[in-house]
Amino acid sequence: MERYNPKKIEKKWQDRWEKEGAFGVRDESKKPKYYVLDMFPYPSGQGLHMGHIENFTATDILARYKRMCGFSVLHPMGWDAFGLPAENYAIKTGIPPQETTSTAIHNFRRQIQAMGLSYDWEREVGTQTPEYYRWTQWLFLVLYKNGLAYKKEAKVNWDPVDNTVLANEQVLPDGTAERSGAKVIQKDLEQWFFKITDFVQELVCDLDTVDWPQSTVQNQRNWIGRSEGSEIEFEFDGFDGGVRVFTTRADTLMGATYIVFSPEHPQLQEIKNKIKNWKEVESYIQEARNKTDRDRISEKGEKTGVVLDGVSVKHPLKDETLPVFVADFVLSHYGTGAIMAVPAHDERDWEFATKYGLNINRVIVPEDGSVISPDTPYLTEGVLTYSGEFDGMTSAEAKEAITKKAKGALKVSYRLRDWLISRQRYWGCPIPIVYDPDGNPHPIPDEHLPWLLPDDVEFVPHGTSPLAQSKELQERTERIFGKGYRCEVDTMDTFVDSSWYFFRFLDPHNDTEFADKQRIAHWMPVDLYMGGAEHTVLHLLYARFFTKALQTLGYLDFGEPFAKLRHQGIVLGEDHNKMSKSKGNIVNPDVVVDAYGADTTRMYTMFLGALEDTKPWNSENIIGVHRFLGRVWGVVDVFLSQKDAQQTVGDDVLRVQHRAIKKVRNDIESLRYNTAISALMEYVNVLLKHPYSVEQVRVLLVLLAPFAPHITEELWERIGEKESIHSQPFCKYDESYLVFDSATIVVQVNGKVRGTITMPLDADKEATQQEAIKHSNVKKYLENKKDIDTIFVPNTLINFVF
RNA sequence: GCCGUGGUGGCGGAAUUGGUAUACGCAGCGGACUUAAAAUCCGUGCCCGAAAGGGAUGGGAGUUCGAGUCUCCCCCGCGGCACCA
Repeated sequence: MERYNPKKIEKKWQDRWEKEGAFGVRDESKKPKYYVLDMFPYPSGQGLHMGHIENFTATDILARYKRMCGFSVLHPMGWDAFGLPAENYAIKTGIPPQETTSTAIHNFRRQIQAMGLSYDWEREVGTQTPEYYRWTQWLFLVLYKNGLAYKKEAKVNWDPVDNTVLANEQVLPDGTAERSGAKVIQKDLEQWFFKITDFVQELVCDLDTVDWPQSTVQNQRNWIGRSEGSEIEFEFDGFDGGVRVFTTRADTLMGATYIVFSPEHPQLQEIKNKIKNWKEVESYIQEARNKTDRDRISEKGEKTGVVLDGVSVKHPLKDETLPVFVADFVLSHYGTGAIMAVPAHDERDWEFATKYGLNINRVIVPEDGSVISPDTPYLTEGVLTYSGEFDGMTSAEAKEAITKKAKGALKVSYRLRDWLISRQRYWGCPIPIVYDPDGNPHPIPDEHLPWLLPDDVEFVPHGTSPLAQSKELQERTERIFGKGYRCEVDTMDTFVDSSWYFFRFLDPHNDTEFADKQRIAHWMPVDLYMGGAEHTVLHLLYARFFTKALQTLGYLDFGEPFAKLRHQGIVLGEDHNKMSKSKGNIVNPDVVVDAYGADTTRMYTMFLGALEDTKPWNSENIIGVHRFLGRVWGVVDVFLSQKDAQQTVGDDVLRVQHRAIKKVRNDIESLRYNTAISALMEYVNVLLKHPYSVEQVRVLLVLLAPFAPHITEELWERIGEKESIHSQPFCKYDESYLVFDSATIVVQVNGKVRGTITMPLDADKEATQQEAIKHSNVKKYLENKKDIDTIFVPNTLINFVF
C-alpha cells in the first residue's frame, strides 16, 4: 500500500459526503436528540481564522461522536452576514456589500468543507437574506406590539467616524468606539429600544440554572449589576415634596450631610422657581449634558457641582436640614438619579465634601474596635455610633431598622439599561415601521414583509441614514401606505439578527412561522453551544432576552436557550502574541491544510492543549500529529499485508485497547480532546510493538473517526467495510479488561519513595507490609528503627513512619 | 480598586477523591536504514552529583504519614467591571 497522502483521499470523501448529504438529520423521532451549535461567524473577507477552526473542529468531533452513539444530531452552520466591515468596504471601493458578502460566504463555505466538518447544509441560513430577515422584522414587530420595543429621544453615543449611533456595549471604557476607534460624542436622537430591563430579574436568577463557565456567568452578573439597597425620601424644607434617594448603605443614614441630584433629574425643572441661582444651575446642567459619562469621570477625578440656593431638605431622623447640590458625578439612570451623600463613608462624597467644605459625620466604626484614620473615608461595614437608638448595631442589622424608621423601602437596583437597537447604517435589517403624515409610527403589516432593503443608495455617509436617500424606498412606502407616509430609515443593530438564529436552524425554510412549535419543543434548548469568550456579555445576554420575551409572549415554554456553554481558548501566534496583521504572526488555515491535510490540522488544533485555554500555535509541533496519522496508516498497512496470518493477541494489548476506549469516550464527553488524542497515540504505540488482529484495527479506526474523519473513512474502506465508518456504533469497553489481578504498590519511608512492589489485588496490610520490608532499598532505612507506624492505602501505597 | 481565572522540563502540555510529578507530543542527544539527504524506525531524556543521595510544580508559611492538588500571605500573567451610591 502506498504512503499516507491526505491530498489523495480528503477531497474524495468530502465530495462523497456532500453528494450523499451525509450529515443531515434523520430519524428525528426515534433517537434521542442532540443540538450542538457553533456561534455562527461573520463572513469576513479574511476567511476563517484559527479560532474558527478550533471552535468548529471541537463541536464537529462531538457531533460525529454523538451520531455514532445513536443520537439524532443537529449540527448547522450559517452566516451573521450584516455588519459594518462590508459596508465600510463598500464606502471605500463602491462594491456593494451584497457582492462582497456573497464572495466571503463562498470562501468560508469552501474552507469549512475542506476541513471535513459535518454540517447539515440543508439548514444553512444567512441573516442578510430576505427569507431570514423577514423573521427578524417579525420579531421586532412582536416586541413592538407587546410594548417591548419603543422609541424615545435619548442621549446616545454617536460615532463621528462611522456616522452612527452605538450601543453602550460598543463603546470601550476609554470612551472610544469599539469598531472605529473614534472618540464617541453625545447626541440627542429619536431611537428604538428593546425593553430588556423588563426581564432583568430572570436574566439574573436563571443564570443559576445553566451549565456555563463560571467567568461567563460572572460577567453577565456584573453587567446586569444587581444591588440590594433602600429608597429613602428627604422632604424639602419649606415646601411640599421631597427627594427620593437610593442607597446600599442605609446604615449610614445618620451620617448623611447633603443631597445631590444628577443634572438630568426631572425634579430640578419642577422646583426651578425655588432655586435662587437657577441661571447658574441651568448652565451647569447644560454643560453636563454635552459630556459623555466618560468625560465626566476622566477630568482627573475632579468633581464639580453647584449648590441649589434656597433649597434644603430635612433629615428624616434628625432635626437637621441638609444642603442640596446638583453634580454630574451622580448618574441619572441609576437608582433614583439622586443620592444622599455620606462623606465619612464614601470616597466620592468625601472628595466632594472636602472640596466644598461640607460636614463629615462619622457614624460607623470597625467591629473589632481598631482605630481608623480620620483623613480618609471608612468604607467597610462595621458598628454604628453617633446614631442615637441605632448605636451598637452592626451595619447589616441597621440597614433594615433605619430604612423602616425613615419610612423608606428596601429596593433592588440594576445597572442594566434598555437595549438601543437603531443604527444609522445601510447594511442591516430594515426596521419595519412607517410614519404617517403626522409622524406617528405604525407597524408594517405582515403581508408586506420582508420589508426589503433597497439597493439604490450611495454608501458614502452623509450623517443621515443611507436608506433616507433611496427613491425606491420612498415610492414603495407611499404606494403602499399613501401620500405623505415615510418609512423608518434606520436599520437594526446586527446583534438583533444573531440573537435568534438558533431557532431558525430548526426550521430554516418555514415561510409561515419563525420556526415550527413542535420542532422548537423537540430540539431546544441547545445542548452544547460553543464560541468565543468575547461574547460573554452582549450576544448571550440578548439571546437570553429574546428567549425570555418569546416565552412570556407564549411562543416558547422555556426561558434559557443554551443549556451548556463552552468557550474555545484563543490560539495565539507562534510568538505567543495574539494573531494580528500588524504582528505578522497570523497562521492561515488554508496553508496548514495544504501542507498537512485537514485531518492533521483538526487533530493538531485539538492537541494544542485544553480546549478552553489560551495556547500558542507551533508550526514544528504539528509534525507529531501528522506522524501519528502516518503510523495509523502503517498499522492498517501491516494488518492488510498479514491478514491471512493467524495473530495471537495478548492480554496486554486487549487491556490497553479497552483502556483507550474508556479514556476516549470519557474525554470526548468532557471535551478533553487533547488527552483523548494522547490516549490514541498510546494505543497505536502499543499496536506497533505487539501482534494485533482485525478487532484492534477496527477499534482504532472507530475511536479515531470523530477526530480524523477522512483517513479513517479511507482505511475503513480498505479493510473491506462497505458502510461509512461515520455511521458505525461507537466502541464500548469491557470493564473486565480494566481490572487487574495485581497492583503496583509504592513503598515510602517517612513519606519518601524508596521503591515499588507488586502485590495481588486487594492484598491486606499485613501481607503488603511483609513484602515491603523485604525490599532491599527499604530494608536499609528500617534497620534499628523502633516505633514504626505504617500508613496503608489498599492497592496504592504503604508508608513507614518513625 | 473590585470580581473571575491561571502560573508545572528547552517548548506545547499531562496528573479521578491529597498517594511514584513531568503522560502524550515537539525540539535535543545517541544509533539503524541510505552513496547521501529527506522520510521512517529504535534508544535516551527535569536539575545537582561518580555514586549513594539530595533538590524541583511563581515566592513564603501552614495542615497532613504524604501537597501541583487543601488553608493563609505575597508576586506575576490574562479576562471582565469600574463615579452604579
